[in-house]
Amino acid sequence: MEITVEDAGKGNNIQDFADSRYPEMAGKAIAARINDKLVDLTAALEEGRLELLTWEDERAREVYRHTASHIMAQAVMELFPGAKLGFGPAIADGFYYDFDLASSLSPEDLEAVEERMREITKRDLPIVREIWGRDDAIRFFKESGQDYKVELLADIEDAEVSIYRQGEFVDLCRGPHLTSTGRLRYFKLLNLAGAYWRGDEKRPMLQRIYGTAFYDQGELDAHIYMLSEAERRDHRRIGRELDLFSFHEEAGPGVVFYHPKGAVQREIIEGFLKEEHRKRGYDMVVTPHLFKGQLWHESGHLDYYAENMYTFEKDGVEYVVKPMNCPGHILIYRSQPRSYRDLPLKFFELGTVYRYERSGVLHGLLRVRGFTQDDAHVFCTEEQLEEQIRECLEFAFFSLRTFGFEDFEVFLSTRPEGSVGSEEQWDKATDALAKALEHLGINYQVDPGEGVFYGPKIDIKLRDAIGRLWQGPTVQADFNLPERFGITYTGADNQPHRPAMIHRVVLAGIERFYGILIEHYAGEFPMWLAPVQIILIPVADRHLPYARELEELFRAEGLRVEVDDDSQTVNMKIRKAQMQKVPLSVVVGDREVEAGTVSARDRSGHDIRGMDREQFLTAALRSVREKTLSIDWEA
RNA sequence: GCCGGUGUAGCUCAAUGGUAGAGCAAUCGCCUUGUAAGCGGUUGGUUGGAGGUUCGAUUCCUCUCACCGGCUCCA
Repeated sequence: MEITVEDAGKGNNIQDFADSRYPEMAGKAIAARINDKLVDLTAALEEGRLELLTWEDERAREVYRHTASHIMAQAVMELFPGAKLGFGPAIADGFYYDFDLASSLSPEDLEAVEERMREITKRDLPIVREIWGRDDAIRFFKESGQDYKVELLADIEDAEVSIYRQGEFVDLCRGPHLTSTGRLRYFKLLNLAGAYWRGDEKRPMLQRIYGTAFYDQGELDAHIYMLSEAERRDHRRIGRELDLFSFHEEAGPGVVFYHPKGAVQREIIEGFLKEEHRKRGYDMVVTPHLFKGQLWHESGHLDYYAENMYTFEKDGVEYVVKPMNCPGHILIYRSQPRSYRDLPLKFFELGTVYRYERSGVLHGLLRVRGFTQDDAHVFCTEEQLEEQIRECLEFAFFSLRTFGFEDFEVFLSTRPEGSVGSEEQWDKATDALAKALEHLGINYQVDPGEGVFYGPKIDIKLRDAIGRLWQGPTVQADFNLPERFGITYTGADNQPHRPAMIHRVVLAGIERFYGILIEHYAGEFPMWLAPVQIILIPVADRHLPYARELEELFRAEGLRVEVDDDSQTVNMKIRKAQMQKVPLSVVVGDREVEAGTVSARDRSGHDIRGMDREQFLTAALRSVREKTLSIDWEA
């Protein structure tokens, strides 16, 4: 709600003003913006533009959750006197606070903290903003043993700082906050974790408590439901339950074993990629897994990523297990003279690479040490660069949509510290990426300094079925590696020229994408991706020949079909098929055998009995061919 | 790598210093089944690994490996 304040008067605060003039807003406003400045509701009224921010406003949520973090800090201070406070911000969907405690917290402590927080909200302590001299603040926090706050204060240059006080609890904070602890309504502490002070692994490890807070019970419940959904969709669990893949302690962490059903799905994904690359004029290449170290010195990767590369020595020569495909593709480019007429030259490889990832970061399929990228390198002239980037982007969006993703966020990452190449090269590359995005009308955000050492990049993040964002495709523009490797093409002027290079992946790491896909669909894959598409269920043994006949018929059409010939009840077989998330269960008994029909049931439990088998086959095949989410029996 | 947690049958979980157990799964048999669990029998373990304390260790201690939640990192 936006108001123009004409006569602020003296000594009025925003809350009082709002309460008297807009009683319908009573209790709803969380924070305010006055003349574009985010402030507490207790701030003094000023003339000009006043906005009352309610829960619907992102900024109000932040204030609300930030206050939740303060209340949590107060609870921790009360329960664990002597605790030192680190950072305590609001984050997406919640908040956290970092503590330095003598002993480590347990889940039971978490409950106690939450309980104490509820008590603090009941006390309904007013939250008061105070302005202190910086030196006074330093003295105060030093005396109370808050070393981290003292360190923060030392970095602040202003002569005055703001302090928030609620009861006995005092914290250095920019604010703003709720007006009192009683205004925090629904919250829940979620988990405990370690976190480095200021995110620096050389600094002390603090204990972080994560929580979430909402304005009404329904939203909190919905959020908690979302968290449980995330657990239900966990690809590690589904991978085991559906027998898709496994990891083995004996083989080492971070390397994936695809079981038959997982391998089928991987083959589908790779088949899609090969076909789509071919359509778009890419040439498929295959490069080895082992190169001499020399090549990685030349590329610069050893300078930047030596820690993450698997290297070894044989016959006095250093070797590297490839962590990337680009040098290999460059060698192919360099294997013969290239003409401007050859460009753009597009090499595509399902390239399996190995990168040493620190043990603590491994996570199912989402973060592994060995993975396969749908990697391509486009060699082109500088003039072709932008158009080629555009094509890469369109290809990426097309592919993601095909797999069922609709919602994306796009980031342009610019030159990082310590990168290679000239300013001019970086400007040209960044410019080409930005122009490509603009020509396609894609909204994007700039991520300053987040580019790769040899060039800037575009990252596409995808949103899954329950709203989570995942890192997906990336497109990088590069003038540096061509220079390092000294690759050229002969121009129309008969002179050598330096090509530009695009590094890009579409689904990126296949393992990772597969993991995302499993979570997106919660294992309930559409027909074209399902490892087993149809399960045939004979009612009794005498129906087995008919089931076999159908199996052969469907399999001949390319469908992945199985017959459940267990000596079990139909109920049990249906249950098994449901739990395996097979898209179609086909029950055949006397009626079907006699009429030559089928009775099909989908995962949602809907079934159609006595369907013509041709009609069934046509609809099933159409769903596969058109990659539809559900099956249309009528069309 | 760091902080915290966990590790018992294929899976989910019991057993607080005294003979390792249940359900499901698997397997065998009976049943011949009509849209989410038919009935009965059987099998299944170096309690992640190594060392230690103890008369005795799943249980206590040390080391180690893997996994989980984060942090840091991610070409």
